Order: sequence, then structure tokens, then C-alpha cells
Amino acid sequence: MVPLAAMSDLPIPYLSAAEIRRRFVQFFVERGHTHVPSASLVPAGDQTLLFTNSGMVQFKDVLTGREKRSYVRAVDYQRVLRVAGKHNDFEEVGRTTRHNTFFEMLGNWSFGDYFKREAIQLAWEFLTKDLGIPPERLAATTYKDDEVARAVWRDEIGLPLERMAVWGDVDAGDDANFWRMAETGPCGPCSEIHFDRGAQLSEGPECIPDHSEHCPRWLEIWNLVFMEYDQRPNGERMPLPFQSIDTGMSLERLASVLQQVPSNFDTDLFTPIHAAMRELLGHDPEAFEAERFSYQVIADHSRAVTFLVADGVAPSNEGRGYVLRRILRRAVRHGRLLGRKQPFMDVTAGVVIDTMSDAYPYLAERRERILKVVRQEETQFARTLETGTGQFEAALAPLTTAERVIGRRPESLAADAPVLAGEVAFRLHDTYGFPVDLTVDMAAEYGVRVDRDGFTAAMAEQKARSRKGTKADLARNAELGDMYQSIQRLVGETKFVGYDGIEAETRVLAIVRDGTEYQELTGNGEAEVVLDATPFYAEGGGQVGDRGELLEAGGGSGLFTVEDTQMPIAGLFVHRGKLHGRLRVGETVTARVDAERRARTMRNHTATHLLHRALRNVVGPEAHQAGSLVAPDYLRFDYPLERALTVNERQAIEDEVRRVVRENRPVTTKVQPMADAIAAGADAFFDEKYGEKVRTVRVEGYSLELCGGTHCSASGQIGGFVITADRSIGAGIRRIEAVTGDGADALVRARLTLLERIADAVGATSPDSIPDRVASLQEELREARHRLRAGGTGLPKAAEVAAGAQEVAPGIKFVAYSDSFESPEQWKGYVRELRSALGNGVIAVAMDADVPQIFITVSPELVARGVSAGELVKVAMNSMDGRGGGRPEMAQGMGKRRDGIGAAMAAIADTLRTAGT
RNA sequence: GGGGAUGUAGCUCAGCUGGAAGAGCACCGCGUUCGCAUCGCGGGGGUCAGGGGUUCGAGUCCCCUCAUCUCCA
Repeated sequence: MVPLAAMSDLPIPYLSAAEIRRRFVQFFVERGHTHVPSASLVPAGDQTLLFTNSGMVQFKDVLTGREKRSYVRAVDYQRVLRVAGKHNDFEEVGRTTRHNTFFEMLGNWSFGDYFKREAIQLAWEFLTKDLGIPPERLAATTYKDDEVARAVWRDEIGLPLERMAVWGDVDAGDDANFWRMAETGPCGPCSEIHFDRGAQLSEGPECIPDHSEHCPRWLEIWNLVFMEYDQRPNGERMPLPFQSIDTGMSLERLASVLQQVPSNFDTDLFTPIHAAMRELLGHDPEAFEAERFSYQVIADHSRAVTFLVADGVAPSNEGRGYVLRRILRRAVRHGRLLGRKQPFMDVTAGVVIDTMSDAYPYLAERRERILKVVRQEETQFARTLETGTGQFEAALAPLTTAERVIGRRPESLAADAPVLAGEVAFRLHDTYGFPVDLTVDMAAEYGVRVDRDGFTAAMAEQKARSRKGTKADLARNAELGDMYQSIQRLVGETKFVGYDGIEAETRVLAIVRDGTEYQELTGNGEAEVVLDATPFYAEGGGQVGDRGELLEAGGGSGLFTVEDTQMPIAGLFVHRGKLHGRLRVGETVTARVDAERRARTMRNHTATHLLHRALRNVVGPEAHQAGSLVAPDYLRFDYPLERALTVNERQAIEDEVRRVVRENRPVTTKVQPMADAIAAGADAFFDEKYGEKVRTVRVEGYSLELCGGTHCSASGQIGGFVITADRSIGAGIRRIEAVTGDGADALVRARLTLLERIADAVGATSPDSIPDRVASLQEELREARHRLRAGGTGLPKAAEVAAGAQEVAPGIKFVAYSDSFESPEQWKGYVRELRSALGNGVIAVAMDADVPQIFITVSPELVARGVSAGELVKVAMNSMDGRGGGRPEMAQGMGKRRDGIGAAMAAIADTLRTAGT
């Protein structure tokens, strides 16, 4: 080893992060690599992955050989997000200095081109020559038996043995230095390059790169993966048909080395964010150091939030949106710890946009939207905290009456302080989203301790409950995934022949039922079928999967009803549905798509493209596609917009689409290189894979989009187009729904019929006169209600009726009254009037209608003497053949015999008479 | 995917153990005032999220659906 004194004499030239990024790309481009743009944090076409968490995500299919690109060498800086995983518990971010949720991965790639030797040499050259890092401060690791890589380091680079380490033994369960994409598939050993930050930082006598990643002396900066094996399901590792290089180097770490600062958080990628925050808080550098943890959390999370929103993720309570929400809220929480109660995330997000826009121009383009979403979510969280505070205070009330002492810390509480139950703290967190640490802090200010253990226990219970609900599903999905993988390995890609026709003679390649493959299957029931070639479109690009039939070869009798077509893994079409008959692997069948359904779907798909174009023409280019559904009966189109469409805009969009339909423009498709498609002006909104061939759909002279779906051959086939809804589906995202063709016709007809029925019902002579007619009816109704309320209903004065009460027993006055009241309201209202007019006594009022009812009240004095309205109703119901009940003061009953009212009243009087004596 | 909470007037919310739907703000009218603010009086506005059920009777109890909030996966 070079002695420490000598080491600090070896200068490292300072480079800004932007410069490092630029030099990295340039270095590899000069050496024959194609610069590939950073892919979205939301992986395209991969449901198994929440976020792009490594550089290889966008090259997955290239590495397995499924996808071919025009280049065999690539270089990129890939934005990645890691919110979970072995090194990165989200809650720990900011506490340690080497990990971030969001970071940039510098990578160079070889797909079947150069391998270990060149990869190592290129890396070494870049680090030592181009960046000027002294070779004496670098060390390398290799996999246990990778003698090839070890020899390159030792003999060609000339690395001294004491700065080489050998780790990993995948078969013994130690997968260090061995990289796998998944349980099966491409894999291989790696070689890591570590930077020596100085012997004075060493935690032990061992001066080798630290496997555990804890020793502050060694910092892993670059991982070179040599992909050379194919891991088979049976445990065998076979050589791959071609070998690849996949390297990853954290820009943040490299910057910390070149800027000679103690951690990622001290590089120029973070310091501007710290500075902005310090300014908001009025902190000097000392205060910053004291609060470093919170500052780091805020800076890290501001970056993650900014990029996530820029990539189209919206805060929500599930999936990706939920992760975004948690990240943002954790940052806000740390802002409050620093004493910042007002919103601040839009400021820090603004700084991120400013500092990163050179490398990621789309950040600047989406600036307004990013800041708006951040602001909105921050105020939403403020609301959550507010309702949570109310709940918190209610929970605290029974525990203490102590005055609040602002700033009292949980540590300084007396041993006998009252304790808030863990379940209560959990309920605040679970139901009202009130963070526990906030509960703990606030409780401390009131002199109350929180039972943290109880909280943790309740949380564990909730986790167990959740897992139980999903475990089976997840396990099943994983199993199915493996099964489809192995089927595909055997049968290869399904040939899709559905663009040109809807029927094909083809061969059955696999049959699956309940996750098991069969050579032959007989009888009725659910099953899945894989074909050699298929005219069935598999769900994708928003378009639903085709339905149809599999028939005996030559179009004979039906064997299998296809209810849905899916592509569970890229390139494998799976026909799901019901078997009726016998199906054998190897057998030839006729596959016939439901033509009518396909035609409807095609109309909706082409219409979706027209809608997209028209929407952007009318509203502006920012209203681009953010998701869509193309089904046979309707289409759905999501787009970002902060407001509802005006009536005029909506009509203008409809008009434009209908005009293009009438113009009957030809619709053509073309498979061409991505670059050509972009050059031709194709709208590419998703992070499409920058692969060689893409399919474009052109509506002549109107729109051009990347799309794999099935389309009409001319816009006129769409027939009709009606927008049925434009509504909000979340913060800043709206959804248009529309129908086309016969669906539009049916809608128009249904609406017209409805209008006629309404006209009929309200007595209007034509649909045109409905508004006038309804207005006059409402006026009549208003007047009628008025009259009703004003009285004048022909009922005798309550006081007079009350005056005629008979004293059926000593001290028991009884009023019986029967009438055909206009409404239940009038009936009950009259009872109320009688009650106040009579005072002490019993009142029975009958509603003399087809369904007769009786209402009885007994004054409290008589209730005390044992008279019960409930009992009286039961007596009355005997005469009316009905049922009833209630409380002693008040009861009602409903009968069947209208003519029994008189007898019922008499029976009540009798009962009172006997009761009173 | 699994829990918890909420859904009552345009807005913010009351509505106890089932017994004729309320308040404040906002809105309209009249009055007070030189005018404004204020205040007083009057008025309009509710499928009590939707659908089933229990009950003589449901905003209130039970079940289902939907939406929003929230936690977990």
C-alpha cells in the first residue's frame, strides 16, 4: 500500500457532476458506443417491476437476445430509484451517506461484442487516464474462480495483489460478485472497482475492499458484470450464445471521489438543494451540520420526487403513486423537524430542476406540472396532519390536563408520565396517516409518553394480515411466470399474423390448465393455449385482447372459445378461454377471431389516435396521452390537464375528429427504425424502448404515432364519434370517454328516444318544448308546496279537536281523530299540533287511506302511571289487521283494513278505561 | 390485493340509545345606514353517496357497491 502521507500527495482533479457525466458519455462514444437516453423511472412494459432500479432495465430483452438493436455497444447515464432492497431501507435513507433513493447510474454496455478484457481496460483507462484518479487509490475484486478477470487485472493492468480481493461463491449461497437478472436466465460473475478513501478511515487491520460495505475506508464505485451463463431451471448453468457486458457506476459516488468530499451529500448534486433549504430556514453552516440528517433526507427525497413526477407518477394511495407520496411526506416531515411549517418542497424541487435540466431537458419542459403536483401534495399532507391533530388531541384528553410545553423532548419525560397506548398511536397512523414520530413528539409536549412497543406490535399485526391476503396470489404469479418462461424457451416467439387477417391455420404448441402443462386435454373447462402463429391480438398498448374460436383444421367444429388473449411475457401469446372437446399439442387448428368485436375495437383504436391529435390541436401539446383503453364498446383516453375542458373545447375536439372521419383519410402502418419514425414526426410519449424497429400508424396528412395495435384502413370506417365523458381521475389527470361506429349510433338513438319519452312524461308536445314545460311544472310544484305549508288544508283547528277530548278514566283525557290526510307529513304534523293543544293525555290519529295507519302519543305523566302507546297500538292493530309498535310515549302501526279504524279507536278507549280504574 | 375511517344544503360540519332533516358561512329579498362594514327579519336550496335488508317506522342498525382519505403489501 502507498503510505497515507504519500497518498494525499496524489492529487485528484476536481470535476463537477455535470462534467463527469459528459466525459463519461464522450469517452465511450469515442470508443464506438452509441449514446442511449436515460429511460423513464416507470419501466415500459414490465409489470413485475415498480421502478427502474438499475441500468439494465431498458436493456433486459437485448441481454437475453430477444431484442436486436442496431448497435452492439452502448453508453448511458440511467436515472434509477431504489426504495427497497438489501442496502436500502427507505427509512434509513439520509442516515447513511453512501445510499440514495434516487441516483444516476453510469454504464457502458456490450451486447455480444467486447467482453471482460476490454471492459476492465476501458474502465481502468477512464478512471485513471481520463478522470485522473491515481491508480494507487484503486482496488479490484473478482469472483472466486474467475481467473480470466483476475489475470487481466494482475498482468495487463498491473494491479498489485494486495489491492485485489476474491469473493463470492454462488453455489454456497454467497452471491457477492455474481450477478443474476432473475432466478433463471442470463447471469455471470462481476468485478468491482473500489476507491481507497484513506487508511486512517480503516475500521480494522484488513486493508481490502470491504465486502460488507460498512468500512468507511473503501467505497465501491464501479461494478463490471460479465454475462456469460444461462441459468436453467434445473440448476444447470450453460454458456450463453453471446456474452455481454453490463456496468454500473453511481455518478454520486464518483462525484464524491472527484470532488474529494466525505459523502454523496456533499457533492454539487446536493449542495445547491442544501443551500436553498438553509436559506429558507436561515441556518448557518453550523446549524446545517447539526441537522445534517434531516437536510440529507430532504435533498435526497426532493430529487426522487422531482424525477418521479416528471416521469408521470402522481401521488396516490397505491402502487407507484403511494411510494411517491411516502417519499414526499417523509421529506415534509423532516422539514417540520427543522422548524419549517410552510410548504417548501416546490423550492427544493425547483432547485433540482435547475441543476439537472442540462442532462434531463424534459425536467425543464415539465417544470410547471412538477411544481404544481408537489405543491398540491404538500397541502394535502397539511390537511391530513390537521385532521390527525384533532384526533390526537381527542385521544390525549383523558390522559392529562397538563399544559403544553413547546419543545419538550420525549427523552426528558418523567418515569411516571402517563402513557398513550400503542394501539391509539397506531390508529392515528393507520387511519388518519398521522406519523408516529409526530405523535411521540407532540405527546411529549403534553408530558405524555407513547407506548412504542405497542405501536410496533400493532404494525406487525397489520403487516401479517396484509401478507396473508396476498401471499397466495404472489406465489401463484411467480410460479406462472416461471412456467411461461419455460414454455417460451421451448416454443419461441409467437408469430402474430393478425394485422393482415383474422383467421389462420396454425399449430397448438402448449396447453395449460391450473398452472400445469398438458400434452392433451379433453372435456369442458378453463384452459390456456399457446399457438405457433396467431391472428389474435394480445392485450397491449391499451387495446384489449381478441376473442374468438379455435376450430378443427379447415374450419370444422369448435374446440375452444377464446375469451381473452394476453401476453404474460414479451413475445408469448396466451389464449385464455373454455375448452369444449379435445385439444392436442402438435395438432393443426383454425384460429378465427371474432370479426365484429375486432372491427369495433379497430374503430375505437383509430379514433383514439384522432382524438389524441385533435385534443392536442385544441388544448395544446401538453395534453398528451397518459394511458388509454381501447375496448370494443368504448374508448378511454387519459391526459394531463389541470382543469376541465370547456364546452367549446369539447365540441371543437368532436368536430375535428368527425371532420377527419368524413375526409376518409387512408390509415397506413409501417415498421421502421425508431430514429426514422421520430424524424418523420411520430409522437412518442412513453419511454419507448430505443430499439431498432418500431411500428408506426399514420392517418394520412393528420397524425403519426408509434403503435402496435390494429387499425381501420381508412378513417371513414370509424363512422361516428361521440365524447360521452370528460372527468378528473386524479390530481391533474383527466379522462375522456367516447364511442364510435354503431356504438355512437346506438347512443344517439337512445338519447333521442329518451327525450321523446321525457316529452311524453311531462306532457310536452315536442322535445324542443321540454324546458318550458318543466319550468312551468316546477312553478306549479312550488306553489302547491307553499299552499300545503301555509295550512288551509281543511283540517279542523287542533285546539277545537283537543277541547273535545273525553275523559275516559279519572285523569285520562283521550282524543281520537281520523282523516284522509294529504301526506304523511301533514298527518304527523297534525298529531304534533294536537299534542301541544291537549297537553296531558292520550292522542290517537288515524290516517284513513288504502293502507290505514294509526299514530298514538301518551303524555309523560300518563306514561308514569303505566299507560303505554306501544301497548295501545297493539290493541288497535287487532281491529285493523296490522302490526305496529314503538315506545311508551309514542307508537305507530300500519293496518290492512281501512274499515277497522272506528273499532280500533273504541278498543283504545276501552283499554284506557280499564287501565285507569 | 388486505385492513381502518369518512360520505348529510354551494362550502365547513352537528344530528345522543331508530320516532316529522339542523347550524355557521355563502346565496336571494326586505329592513337598519348618507354610503360601506355591521346588524335585524324573511326566503330559496337536501334522492342524508347508491342499492338491498331488518323494523309499524332507518340519516341512525345489518349486508353489498361506489367515491374520497389513510395504513400495509
